[in-house]
Amino acid sequence: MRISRYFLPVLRETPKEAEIVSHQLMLRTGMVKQASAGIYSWLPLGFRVLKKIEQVVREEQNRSGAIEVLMPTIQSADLWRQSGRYDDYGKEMLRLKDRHERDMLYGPTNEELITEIFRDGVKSYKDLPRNLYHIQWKFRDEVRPRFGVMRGREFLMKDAYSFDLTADAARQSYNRMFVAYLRTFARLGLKSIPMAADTGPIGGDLSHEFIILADTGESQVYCHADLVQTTVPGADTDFDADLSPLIARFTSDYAATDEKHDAARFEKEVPVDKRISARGIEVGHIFFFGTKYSDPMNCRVQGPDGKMVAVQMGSYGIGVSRLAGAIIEASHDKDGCIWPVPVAPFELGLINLKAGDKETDGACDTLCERFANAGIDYLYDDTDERAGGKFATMDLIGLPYQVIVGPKSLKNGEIEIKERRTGMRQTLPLEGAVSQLVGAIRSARQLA
RNA sequence: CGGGGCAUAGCUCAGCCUGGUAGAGCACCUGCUUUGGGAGCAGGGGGCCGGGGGUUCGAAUCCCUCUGCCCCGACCA
Repeated sequence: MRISRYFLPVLRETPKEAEIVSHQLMLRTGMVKQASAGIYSWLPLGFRVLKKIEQVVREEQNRSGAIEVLMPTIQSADLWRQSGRYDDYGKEMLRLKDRHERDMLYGPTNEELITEIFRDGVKSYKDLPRNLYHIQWKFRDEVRPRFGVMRGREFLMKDAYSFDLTADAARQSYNRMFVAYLRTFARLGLKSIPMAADTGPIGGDLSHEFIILADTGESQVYCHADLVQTTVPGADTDFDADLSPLIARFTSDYAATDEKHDAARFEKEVPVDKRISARGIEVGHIFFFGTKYSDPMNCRVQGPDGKMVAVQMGSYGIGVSRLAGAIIEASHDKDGCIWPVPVAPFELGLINLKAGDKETDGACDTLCERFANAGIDYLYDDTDERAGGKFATMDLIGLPYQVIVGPKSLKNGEIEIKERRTGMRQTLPLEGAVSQLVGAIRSARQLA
């Protein structure tokens, strides 16, 4: 993609409404534009990031055996009356009326809808277990939206729902999602830490928040330092095997958010030099809730013994749009974003320092062709802006690699490559640079 | 939902107190000079000064009202 033909409205100054760095950078790089409080348009650069995150999430859901569906954003109030939540949910739920004066709502979540779908589609224990997920926009009318897409009112969320015959079987479904989450966040370039979360009326140990550490995180978290280093399960993980030993590696050490924090236990269980007390961002939440919805909504299957039994359910959320902000929080510097390859809007940026010059134009055209043939997503700055501005813009939008083509080094048949994360630069012959970059990008895609 | 603040060009802001019909920097357009880390000069385009009402000969400015947005606190992927 050529910048001269792209839509990239970068801002040199930081809009005053943005408080935290991810919000500032998302506005400055032209990733998003606020439409109204907590509601954003996703501009080309941001849209690419969002789609890449979504795709990683999708791939890991599929790998774990979950099945994708798509439920609507608008739901009927009647459905929510069946579960009893219509009156409970409060003002966070955006309520609407259609032309027939029927009560509708913009879905803040989908337990009711999925339960209805599953109930009407499945009658036998032989159809269990199943896990259905979708990636869809939700709306929660937060009293006070803030931090850009990190806590918007409209947000893109992956939510999965598992259905099992027994609570024991549900634990295995839960564990599958647990592993899928670890892998998803790792692939996004994040170190996520599962932390014990409130299980509500069900009780038990089956609820975890997945937290990533970031200075500007919203919640205070505490955990054992070893958890940050624990190796994430590989792509070859057998999701039909018993995953509990694997899970135990992540749940045996202390980890808790502020609400669940037990200072005495923390100090007793974690050696002083292993105690992490930091800020964190919640990017995922998994939860087992048994028959909370299947009971009132009569979602039952016939068991082997011929008896009807309410299915055991769990739900599993990932804040997809929030992740765009969270990744920036976890990966940026004073000059701008630093995108990990798997979610970068483009995998590399090509800078023509002297657009209009035969030599540099020609070299850049050659490079574009090489990158296109290699299947690399590149953004080519072919504008006649000054060098300083191009460097600043490229650093700001934070593509993982930069290729700099200027008349000076090109005289020797060389170009410069720069790794955004480290700032490391190398001057190389053109073809050598191409093969090195293609290799680096391809291997970075495979991460985890 | 309580408390506070703001609303003037795409962005950052001045002007408002003390009314006289709109400004700067950046961005944008034209030309020249520049050209390896956000250049310089000259010229130019762009604003129902958030909406409505009022006071006044005259309102960005004073008064009333509505709306939007931001920040602090209580709640959330």
